Amino acid sequence: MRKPIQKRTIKTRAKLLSAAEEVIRHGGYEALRVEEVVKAAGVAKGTFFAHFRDKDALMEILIADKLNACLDQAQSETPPKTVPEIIASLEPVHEFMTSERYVFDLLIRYSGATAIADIGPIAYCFERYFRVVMMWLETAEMRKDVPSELLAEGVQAFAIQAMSLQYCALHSATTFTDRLETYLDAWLTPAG
Amino acid sequence: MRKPIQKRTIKTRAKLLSAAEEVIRHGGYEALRVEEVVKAAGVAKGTFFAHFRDKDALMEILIADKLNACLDQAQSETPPKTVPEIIASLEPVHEFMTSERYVFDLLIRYSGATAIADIGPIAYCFERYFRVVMMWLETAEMRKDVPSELLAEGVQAFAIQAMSLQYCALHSATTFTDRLETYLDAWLTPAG
DNA sequence: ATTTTATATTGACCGTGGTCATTTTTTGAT
DNA sequence: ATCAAAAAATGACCACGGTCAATATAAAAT
Repeated sequence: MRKPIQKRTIKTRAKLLSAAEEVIRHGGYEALRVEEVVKAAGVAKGTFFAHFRDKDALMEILIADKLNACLDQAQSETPPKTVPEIIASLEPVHEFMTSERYVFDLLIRYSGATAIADIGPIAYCFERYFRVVMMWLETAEMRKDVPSELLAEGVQAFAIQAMSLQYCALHSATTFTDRLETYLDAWLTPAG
Repeated sequence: MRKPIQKRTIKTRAKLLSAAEEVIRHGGYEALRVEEVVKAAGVAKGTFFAHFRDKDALMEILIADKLNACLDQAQSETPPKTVPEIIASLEPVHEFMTSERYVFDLLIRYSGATAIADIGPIAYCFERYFRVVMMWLETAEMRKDVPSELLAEGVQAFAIQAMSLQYCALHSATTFTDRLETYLDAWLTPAG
């Protein structure tokens, strides 16, 4: 069985990725053009699509990288125990997620896998987010009538809702943090 | 004083809309091509964009129409009182929302307004969904420690989460209805 | 070294959404 | 009826993501 991972291949891929990062550093994610990336990388357009299924696939990789860095940071600190602490710990994650409308939309679109056995890097990020929160909740003083797995899924749902409403003119009175705190208070520590 | 809404205008717009509906009836939403619509409507391409900001704007109108029809239906029946009844009443709405991946993505993308004072038909649908659920909750026996407004926002968040996870290979063990029921039981009637 | 085969790269080309200067039609004033 | 100004329709054109047959390069076999 031949396993020829040519050196050229990883080099070209690396060139494309770093070129894309550079392009994004200048104009943000939304403004990225494939033509610009391949020009900066010094390869032909077709080469790009030999390395990435489509433009979104590249975006997934780059955005998931950044998101994983945010999750690293969140995980490195001492586990939060209260709702405000949880929100504070997740702040860098949410901050990046809503840094650009384009980024948020893409995150949501790829938060679940497109097809079975085709789970992309962003879907893994969401899975990781879920697991990190679940671990926090297990050692925090939250309601115990439902499993912490379910609680963590709810935190994710509410965080997405709160981020979405940031973009919604009909609900722009409250800030993201206030809204999320209201949600999580009601979800994690309901007053019997 | 100038208010010349030419008859021609509404006629052309109507032609475009019904042509689009016809096209969708055949191939679904995702496969719709603007060229096909204008051909079927017997107008030039430029005319399309004189009537709709872009392709998404047309889609918003058509999808919001369908969604409003579903909401009409949900509202016409006797108000549900329990979690399973609420889920059952919303079933046609959720059914349509997830009828096509393309539709679901577009719904989410336009669920909030793109910009202040630029609230599209889909954003209004979400607002309506929220209000309908809130009214149901007010006369149902749910937790009373938080306002029903908040409860309704939560229902929306959980419904979206449950729909999203339908598309996610990492969480495809549970069905949509089961998952949503689990969510709403924990959200609406927490065991002190 | 030479040939063969697998893999990577290329760039002309296509599909489709969206633009805009030009032309056609409608409307209101005379 | 005639004309001027506003509104609507037109279609050639552009931008940009994505394809693919042809070509170039690397690795394996002789």
